Amino acid sequence: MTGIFLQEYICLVQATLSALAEPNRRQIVDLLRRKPRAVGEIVERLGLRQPQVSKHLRVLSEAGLVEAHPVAQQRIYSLRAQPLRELDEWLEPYRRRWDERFNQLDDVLRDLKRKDKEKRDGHGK
Amino acid sequence: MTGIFLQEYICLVQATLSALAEPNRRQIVDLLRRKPRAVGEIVERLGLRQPQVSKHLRVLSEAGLVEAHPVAQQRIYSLRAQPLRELDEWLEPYRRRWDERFNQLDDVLRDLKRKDKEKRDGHGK
DNA sequence: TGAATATATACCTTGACGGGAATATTCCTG
DNA sequence: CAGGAATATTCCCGTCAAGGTATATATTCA
Repeated sequence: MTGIFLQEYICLVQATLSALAEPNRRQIVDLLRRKPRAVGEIVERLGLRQPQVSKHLRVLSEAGLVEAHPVAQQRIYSLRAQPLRELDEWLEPYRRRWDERFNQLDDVLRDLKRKDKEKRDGHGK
Repeated sequence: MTGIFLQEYICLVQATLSALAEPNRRQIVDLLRRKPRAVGEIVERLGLRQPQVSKHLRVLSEAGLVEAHPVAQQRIYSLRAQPLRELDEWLEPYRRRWDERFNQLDDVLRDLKRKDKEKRDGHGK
């Protein structure tokens, strides 16, 4: 948790990634994608224990991924778009590249071999 | 590490998320986005110690996020597109919704209140 | 007010993970 | 083959996070 907060300054996307790294939390998020749900529903659907679900929801909530709306004794949790949008934005520069393959790997390797050769020749006996 | 593998069956995107949850690893990935690099370069640029960088690269590699290409004593690491693509695909259904706001939160809340009222009326004294 | 429902919190324990430092491995060069 | 450079691996340690169980809090209803 402190980890999340420390990174939050640097980059909100980090908090999102940390929160989603936990499988059960990602499942919860996936579940809430369809529609908002009360804690009890999540407990049922995922077959987890209520306290753990509450704890996961807390983490998700602190990461801004979900928000709670009290209704009687229930708390209806729903997804918030922003963090996932930011994750999407983080992916943007990658998306733009992965057609032309990220790496000019070939270029880089060719480069290295060139330098290698030069070095070798420079020292040439 | 075992955690990543356990989830890998279920969903490769989970492995990606777990790997990226670590701030230094995400930094490494961001660094490799521009171009492939040798371990030493990463060490320099990020100001981390060589063993930790190697360890992080191992995790990233096992998650399929990077791959190594040996050149002399160096190992040039480059990004692999697939895992990030899958992350992108995972986001797809979210993207499609976050304009119309995920939640039919209002709907759901209205629903709950209706049920509430019905219940109340049903029992009505 | 007291019982019941829904949810949150506290406390404990355990396992995994990340960093630090030392060492092993691999490959090149002379 | 010896030495050096680049990288990987090992071992130890502290911390943190997740699960389990019990309990607290809040809200409704009778």
